[in-house]
Amino acid sequence: MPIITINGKRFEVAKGTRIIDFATDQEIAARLNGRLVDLATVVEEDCEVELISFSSDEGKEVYWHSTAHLLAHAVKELFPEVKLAIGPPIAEGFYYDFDFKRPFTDEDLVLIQERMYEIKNRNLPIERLVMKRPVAIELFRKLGEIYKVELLEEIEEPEVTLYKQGDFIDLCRGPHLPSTGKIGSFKLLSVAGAYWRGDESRPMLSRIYGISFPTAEELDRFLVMREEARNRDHRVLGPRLGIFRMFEEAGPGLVVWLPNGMVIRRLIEEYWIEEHKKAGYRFILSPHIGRACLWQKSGHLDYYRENMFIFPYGEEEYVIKPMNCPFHLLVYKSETRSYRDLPLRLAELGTVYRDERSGVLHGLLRVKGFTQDDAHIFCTKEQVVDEVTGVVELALRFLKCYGFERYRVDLSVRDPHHKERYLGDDQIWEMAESGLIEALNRLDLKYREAPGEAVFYGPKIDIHAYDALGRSHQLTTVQFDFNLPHRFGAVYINRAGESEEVVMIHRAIYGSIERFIGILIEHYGGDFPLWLAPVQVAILPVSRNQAQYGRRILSRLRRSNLRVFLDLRNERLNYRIRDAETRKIPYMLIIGDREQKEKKVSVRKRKEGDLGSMPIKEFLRRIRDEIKKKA
RNA sequence: GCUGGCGUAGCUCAAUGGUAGAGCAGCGCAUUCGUAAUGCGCAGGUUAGCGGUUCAAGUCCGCUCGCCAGCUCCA
Repeated sequence: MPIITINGKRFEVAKGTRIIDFATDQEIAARLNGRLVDLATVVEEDCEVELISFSSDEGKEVYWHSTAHLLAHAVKELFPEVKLAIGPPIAEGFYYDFDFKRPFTDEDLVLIQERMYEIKNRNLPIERLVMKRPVAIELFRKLGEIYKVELLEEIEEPEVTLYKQGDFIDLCRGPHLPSTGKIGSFKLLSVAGAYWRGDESRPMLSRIYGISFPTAEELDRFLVMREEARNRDHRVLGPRLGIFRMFEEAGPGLVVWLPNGMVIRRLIEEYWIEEHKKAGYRFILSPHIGRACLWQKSGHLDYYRENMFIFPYGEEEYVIKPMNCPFHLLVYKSETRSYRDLPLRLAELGTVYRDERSGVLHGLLRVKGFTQDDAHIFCTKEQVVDEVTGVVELALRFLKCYGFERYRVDLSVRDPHHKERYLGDDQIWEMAESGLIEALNRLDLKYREAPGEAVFYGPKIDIHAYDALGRSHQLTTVQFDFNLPHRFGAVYINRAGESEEVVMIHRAIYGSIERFIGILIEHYGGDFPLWLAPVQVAILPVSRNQAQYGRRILSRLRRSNLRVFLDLRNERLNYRIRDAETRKIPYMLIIGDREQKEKKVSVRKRKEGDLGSMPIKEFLRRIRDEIKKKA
């Protein structure tokens, strides 16, 4: 009799026992000897089984995948002429792509969702079928499912698996839930176009997105979170808080910074400059335009002409710079460099312009003009690990300061099957990749290796930060560049007096200031910490009688270098409190006769309320401390 | 760039093909107020732009611009 070890406990079972006999209601799939399988799987021999529930990532995948099938099932019942493409789980939920003669409308979504609940309630068993590949091809051909046939024709295994629930059948690796009734609460969220297999030249399909959870409460919580994300949208908050605006008249993808935004931007840049000074960087500033031949030399013109702003100038062409690097190389090359000069760290808050395809623009997160917090480190091979370590350390210090508690590190290396697509020989790639890895190890950082994600001119480390809502944003990037030093002939004189090609590391911490502030607005939900808040304190006299006292406090705080607003408007106190609150001002000082008499201020904190009254000195101490801690 | 959706006052939103309207914000007046919206009044519009259909277009059609959800792209 087979011995089955379930979640570490051993059982002796009769042949033909199914895993589901050991599962509770929460469990939806299993890992059998390391492989994900259906609960209906029959145990034939000794094995190790781990039961999987929705709470794990794998569980969610299975759950959402089954919901995607339920969606396709409902669509097929309502619109039999629809052809099925693919329907995988994604990071949050699932989608299914359909080929339909017209796009789906919101009304369709309502109908489809209703039908999904109906099918769920039929509680159809979800069955796994194993079939010879040609048999499956024949089956789908008969069904008219041309996309499935195309997929099948590319599969190499002789046998394929299909999943069937009622009359609905789909090509699928699985596993799935045991029956449609196991799917709890779900909601279809949106429709959008998507190319078949992500290829612009292939047909455009209709994609329906959805999400599902075991319970209605979890679904509600998800929808509330989605609503919260919507409330934090930097494209709404930015203009409302006077941070930035974009104008149709000014052109798409171009940002105009408003006074409040400039306060934030300056502080972020000043902090960046301070930290970089401490880390041994030197600063330069390069022009916004330059001769096209410079970009010809760098290779950018050949690769990215479509995305560059180019204009004629006399007999030649000029470009608006899309990158700072060529200028930095000119600076590097402007003197004969000795190994004693290295590492040379040249930093620049360089504003660049790229002509992005119209459909990709998105608030501050993707714009046509932006400022990179750029730097290029020129060093020797021996210095690589130290330099990379320094950059990553610096980056993590910044992340922490802005309250990004969680982050993910990606190491992007060559696609091992297509080494010919990359510039530079194996030796230099190995030096660079091992340098990056050694730096990460030195910092004891876990990382995810991403083969094929490297840029053609070198490997890189990317740091993705998770914001307050758990969404990830790529910020820091550390890239090797084997292309530019070579093209520009950037060398140094080594100890032996020979000229040697310098190693160039390109890096940005924030990435782009625009994008970073967009992320910050959403991360903080507009509630910028005191050190960044455009207005830090609002002084609210209860009535006109305290106007004089208010002015005295105003000048006192201003002298302490605080950003203060004295609200003498002819409005009730409640109105002005509400106004300061919606403008996200961190502190309100409410002053009435009592405070005036006692030479105190009554302190109210944003979102927290009344903190009671205290002498101004005490208040000042308190907020100076808070500013210093950048809390 | 592609697919689909959208575009009315600074903002949020109304208006069967038949006189463009409300709340908030703004301005004025009254009120001088103790921890999230005081009352009254005034002003605010080439309905994104251009063209067409119609006796009549915010509404129907076409083109352009912009925005949104995705896809593709992101040095």
